[in-house]
Parts: sequence; C-alpha cells; structure tokens
Amino acid sequence: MSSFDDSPELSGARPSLSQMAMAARPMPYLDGLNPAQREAVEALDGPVLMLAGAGTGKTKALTTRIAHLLNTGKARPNEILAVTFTNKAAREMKNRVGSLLGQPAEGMPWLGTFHAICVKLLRRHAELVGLKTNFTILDTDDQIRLMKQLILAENIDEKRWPARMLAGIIDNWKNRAITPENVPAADHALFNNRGTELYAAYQARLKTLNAVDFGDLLLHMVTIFREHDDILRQYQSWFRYILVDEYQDTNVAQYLWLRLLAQTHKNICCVGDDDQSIYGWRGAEVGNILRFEKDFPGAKVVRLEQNYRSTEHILEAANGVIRGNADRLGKELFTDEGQGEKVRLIGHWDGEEEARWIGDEIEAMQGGSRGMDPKSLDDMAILVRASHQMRAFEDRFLTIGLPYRVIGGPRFYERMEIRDAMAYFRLAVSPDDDLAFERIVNTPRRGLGDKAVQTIQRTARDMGVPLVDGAARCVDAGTIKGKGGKGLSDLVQGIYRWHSQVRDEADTHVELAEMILEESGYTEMWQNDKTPEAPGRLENLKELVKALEEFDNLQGFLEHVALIMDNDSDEAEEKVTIMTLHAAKGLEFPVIFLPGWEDGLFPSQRSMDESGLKGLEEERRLAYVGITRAEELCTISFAANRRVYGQWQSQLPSRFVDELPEEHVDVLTPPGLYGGGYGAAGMGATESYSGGSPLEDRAARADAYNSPGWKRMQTRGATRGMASPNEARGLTIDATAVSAFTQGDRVFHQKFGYGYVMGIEGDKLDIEFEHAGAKKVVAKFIVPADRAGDDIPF
DNA sequence: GTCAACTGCTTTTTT
DNA sequence: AGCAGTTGAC
Repeated sequence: MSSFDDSPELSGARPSLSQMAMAARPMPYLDGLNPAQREAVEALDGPVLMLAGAGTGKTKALTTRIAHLLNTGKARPNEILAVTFTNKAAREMKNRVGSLLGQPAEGMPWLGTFHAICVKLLRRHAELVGLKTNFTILDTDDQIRLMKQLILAENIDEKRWPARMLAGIIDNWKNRAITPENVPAADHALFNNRGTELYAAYQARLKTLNAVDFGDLLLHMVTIFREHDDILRQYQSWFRYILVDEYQDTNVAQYLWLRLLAQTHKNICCVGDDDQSIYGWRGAEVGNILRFEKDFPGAKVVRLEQNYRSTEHILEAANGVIRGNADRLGKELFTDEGQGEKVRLIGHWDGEEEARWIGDEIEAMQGGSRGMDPKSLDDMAILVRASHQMRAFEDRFLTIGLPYRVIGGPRFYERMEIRDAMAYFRLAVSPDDDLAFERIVNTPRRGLGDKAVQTIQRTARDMGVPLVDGAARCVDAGTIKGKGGKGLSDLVQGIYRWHSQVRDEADTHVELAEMILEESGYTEMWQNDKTPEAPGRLENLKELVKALEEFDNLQGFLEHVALIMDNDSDEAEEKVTIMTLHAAKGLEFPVIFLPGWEDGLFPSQRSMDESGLKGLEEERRLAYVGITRAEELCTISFAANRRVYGQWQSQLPSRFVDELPEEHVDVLTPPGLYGGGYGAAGMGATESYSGGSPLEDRAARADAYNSPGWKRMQTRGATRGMASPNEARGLTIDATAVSAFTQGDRVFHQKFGYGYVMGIEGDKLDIEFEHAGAKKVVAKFIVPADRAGDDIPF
C-alpha cells in the first residue's frame, strides 16, 4: 500500500504542492478566462452547475477551478474529489492542473474516473461487502461466461434467454443502484420471472470468486455508504470540494454516490451539457443534470456559451437542430470568430457514391481547394452513426490509397490473444482464479473438451477447492486420461510452477511473462496458425509484454489493466479519421463529414422504436454533437439508396436534414435526385460522377454548385424533395402511401423498373423487381405499374 | 474432440 | 452481406 497522505483516516503533513500553491499569491491563471468562465471558477463554495456547451472551454474552467481552490488554500490537493468518465479525461485534467500550477499534480490522489476512485475506496472497505481487499475485476466477457454457467445450471433454455440479455438486465439494475434485495416489483417479470433470482445467484457467485464487475464498483460503494454512516461521514468531511466532469452522463448509482459524498460541505461543482447527453442507452440519466437545482438548493448555474471552436454558420446550424428538443436547460452557442463556411449538404444516389464523393473531397482539400488552405489528413474526420457504415469508406479509401484510421472497434485489452495471455498471468498470480482457468484450459488445444471440463468442475466442487487443484486430482486419480490427461497435467504443473516463481521473484516479471507464454504453448499456437491475423496477434502479444515493463510486477499490471482499456496509438503518418459520433464526443477537427443522414439510419430506427420521443431526442443530440465537432467545414450527406443487411433499400433524408436552418446551409445536391423535374436525368448526373478525372470533375461541380441560379434551384428542389416525405411521414408510418398498394400489385420504380409487391413492412414495400431482383423500397417512390408514365412521384 | 455447415442477428460503448 | 455462435457429422 502506498503512502497514507491520501487517506481520510490520517491527516498527514501539509503536502508541499499546496504550500507552494498557497505561497503563490498572484492568480495569473484567471486572466485568460471570459466572464462566464471566470464566474464558474470563482464560485468556489456551494453547489455550482456549469453548463458548458461544446467547445466553450469547459476543461479550462474546470482545471482552473482546481488550481484556484489550491491557490487560495481552500483545499489541499488530497481533499479535492474530481471525477471523470474516461482515463483520457482524467489524464488531461491532471496534466492541465499541473501546468497551471507549474508542477505535476502528483498530489491529487482523488482525481480519476468514477471506477478508479471506487476501486481505491472499495479496496479499503472490501470486507464490508464480503470481499477480500485483493478482489479481481471482471470484464464483460467474464461476466457473460459466468452468467451462462448460471443459466445452464438452472436448466433455462439459453436460446430464448441468452446470457447477454441477463447481463443487460443486471447491468441496468446496477446502474440504478438496485441490489437483488430491492429489485422493483415491476422488474420481477424480467428474464422469464427468474431475473431477480439469477441476479442474487450471480452476486453470490461473484462473492465466492472474490470478484466484482464494473457495475459493482459503484454499487458496493453506495451500499457501504448507506449502511455505514461512520465511514460515509469520514469521506463526507474529507472531500471538501467535489468536481464532476460530464455530469450529463452520470447514471443513478453515480448520482447517489456523489450526492452522499457532497452532503456535508455541499461544495459540488458539476460540469456538463444536457445537449450532449448521448449515453442514455447505457444508463446515463439526463434527468440528473436537468434536476440539479432541485437536488442542490441554492445552486449557482453558470452557462458557458461562447464557443472557441467553430465558425458561426456551423454553430447556428447546430443550434437550429438542437432547438428541436423539448427537454433542455436551454443554451445558445455563439462565437466571434466570424461566419466561416456554411454547412454543406449533399445527397447522393447510393452509399458507394457518397463514399466516393467524400474521398474525392478529402483528396482535394489536401491539395487546398475552395480557397481554403491545404489540409492535413489529420484535420479531417468522418463521423458515422453506426460502425457498419465505416465499411464503405474503408473500401473506397483502400482502393484510392487514402490513409485512414478507424477509432473504436475492439480495444487492445479486449482482443482474444491479450485476454488469453492475461488469463495465464492471472493464474500465475492467483492459481485459484477459476474464470481464468476455464478460459485457457483448452487454449491452446490440449484435447480437453466439455466433458473433461465438467469432470474437473465436479471434482473441484466436491472437494471444495479451486479448479486447478481439482484438475490436479483428476490427473492423479486418472479420471482424465490419455492426451487430455497429459495436457492437463502439464498445464496444472505449469501453473503451480509459475505461481511459485511469481512468489519467489526469482526472475523479473517480464521474463516470467515471456516464459509463461512460451511454456504454455500459447505463443507456439499462434506461430503455427496460418490465418492472416496470426502475425498481428503475435505482434500484440509482444506489445503486451512490452507494456509489462512499465510496472513493478505482474500484480500491479493486472490491477491496472482491469480499469484501463485505453488504446491511443500515436501513429506518425497522417490519416483521415473514421469513427462513430459517440466516439467523437469531446474531439474536434477542422473538417468534418457527416454521412448517412437518412431516416432509420440516423436517427436510428431502433432508437426510436425502443425509446420513442426520448430516443429521437437523444439522436438529435447526437446530430448536435456531430456538427459541433467541426471547426471550419462541416459536410452533411445522405444517399437515396443503401444496402441494409444485404438488401437494397431506398432511403429518405433524415428528418434532421429538414431541421437544419436554411440560411446556414449550402445545398449541393445534384439535379434529379430529390430536386424536381429531372426524372431520368438524375441517373445521368450520377453517371457523370464516376466519369472523368476526379479533380476536373470536382472543379466543374464546384463551379456549377456555386452559380447563384443553380443554388436557388437546388434549394427549392431540395426543400421540396426533402420536405414532402416529411408530411406523409408522421410519427409512425406513411399510411396513405402504403395503403395504396396491396400484395401482388404490379408496380413501377424509377430506377428498378417493374415488379410485384411481395410484402408490406411499415412504410416500406418488399418488391420483387423483374430485372433488379428483390428490394425494399419506400412506398413514396413507387407508383402502380399502370401509372408508370404519369408524373414522377417526387 | 474437432471441424465444417448452418442459423439467426444486426446502434451507440467506458470502465 | 457478414459474422458469431451453435449444431451436426466425422
């Protein structure tokens, strides 16, 4: 255990950081703040809600506030509790406080993520919830495997009641600080009426394993605070000042935890933006931020509305969209950085063309175009709603050789090979880690299948010992023989041997780790694997071992990894970034592309189906987050046709497109797509896109789009084309359009030709086209075959 | 016990 | 269409 100077139990000597800080009377750090920021920084006492819009200098205000607290001697570094959601945010805060004070903020032991801080607290009080102080932290994968076992043991049909679902339900409860004892009656029916029972079983199992999952970290602390007043009071008085970043993302458990801790001093400053709350689906409660003034009477509310990131057109477009939300505290961003470029809007024929166009644009901007300075690829990002949209861009960029990086996807520590290796390390540190044992018993293949594993489990359970010991007995007793017996024997002996080596510290932990991977046959397994990803996996294993070097021992490493799932690789090469809108929160780029603005895709149909208006509002906030990422240029696009789950579907522009304030938007949509009167010319326009050199083509297009007459026409055309589906769209489905058709009708579609209606699904028709095959098409774009020659319907 | 065909699902994701 | 997870054949 480290020093005690961060401990509320003992108040140690006054740390030098605050001495130094207090000695420094002047407050130069206040000079660089605007009035709102300054207000937020200087209101040190009492509850404060800092409503910080995108790009308004929130982190600056937050870190300056900490510096100010220290500088004025209001609190010592270890009396400030500062919580963030991500390690990245915590790191950044630490760095910036450090540079404000002119020295590293080492003395801030309570600046960290909710989870990291809770681990620290829980290790001190583990026994109060029946755990040992060295409990392990399970990740999602472990959780699911555990629940699967429980479900199997209960003879529940895993097909109908999958472990993932149970994990979701339990997670949900934990997010709301609900223990098995107080599951609300309304939730009793969940998971085939067995949810509560399985939740209790799961918690019991975790206790025997001396393990917790992520949700437990908070839940256990809330439980401890609730049941042990003395402990709660210690911390309440110890933490004189509390700061919370991204308050709009807090869930109920986090909220309760904070509220309990803030009770004595009531010096809690929550920073957040209700307009950027996009994590409702994983338990975040926008309500927490909306309710702040009620929760903390007398709270001071400061709005940070001056934006230093984007130009005016971009901000106004974002403001316009977010205005469509009813549940807001209200905030309007402004800037004095000038108007800048309007938000560009363009429709495409299909997703491929959209990717092609964006690729061309990126290449052009690299060379400098539209009077803009040449841009680095690092300055450009494509933000999508769902990760499957990335594929089209990856395909396209691969073919034109445009370097890109994808953010998101499986994290380093989530990769199979890393988790396997970690399981071996876990066993070396604690051979009784049954979950780790199960994970690797037969990896690499040792000839141990389900039956052998069951035998081991039974033996271990009967003897009341961990699985390794049970396995040892199986080998000795000859219950598991042959190839499997030999393999198991080697593994068990290996684990015992590695464990004693960890204890004896005979070798460095890095050497030991290498040895474990070698002796277990794990490295060999991948060397013999000839799938294309094998070399990469070996590379990752090397990286893992390298990461070990930064720690004193294996234990320290395992401890760290449980909470850090970071993977910020800093590559030297310039690349365009492709990521989801969610992943982009908090980031900014000069040039942003927002493709796929089509109803159903964005806003996501599923979100609306599952959460109705609330879901739609969250999607709208996502749109707001997307637009406000852009500093100089923001391009929104949509496609008329897109392949969805392998089937072509015709798409309607997103309702958010209609919500963009016209005066801040430049419409680039080529004729015939949604504009009226061009009919087949639409396809002509499409063809011309792919022809010719991209550069000339684009130059020609740019000219055409910039002619005033063209723009006017497009604006009209686009407005009509986009607005009209809106009328029929209503809240649910386009009943009128659909009712015009019945199954078996012969119909006509402008691009796909003649076909027959095979089925009707909402406002979409399943049509078997004579030449184009089966497709789903929005009814709006279909006419009865006998009217094919009449007016084009759009 | 292992490997290939088959089925069903498919938003967002940190710790 | 693509993938993961599971069933069924060797």
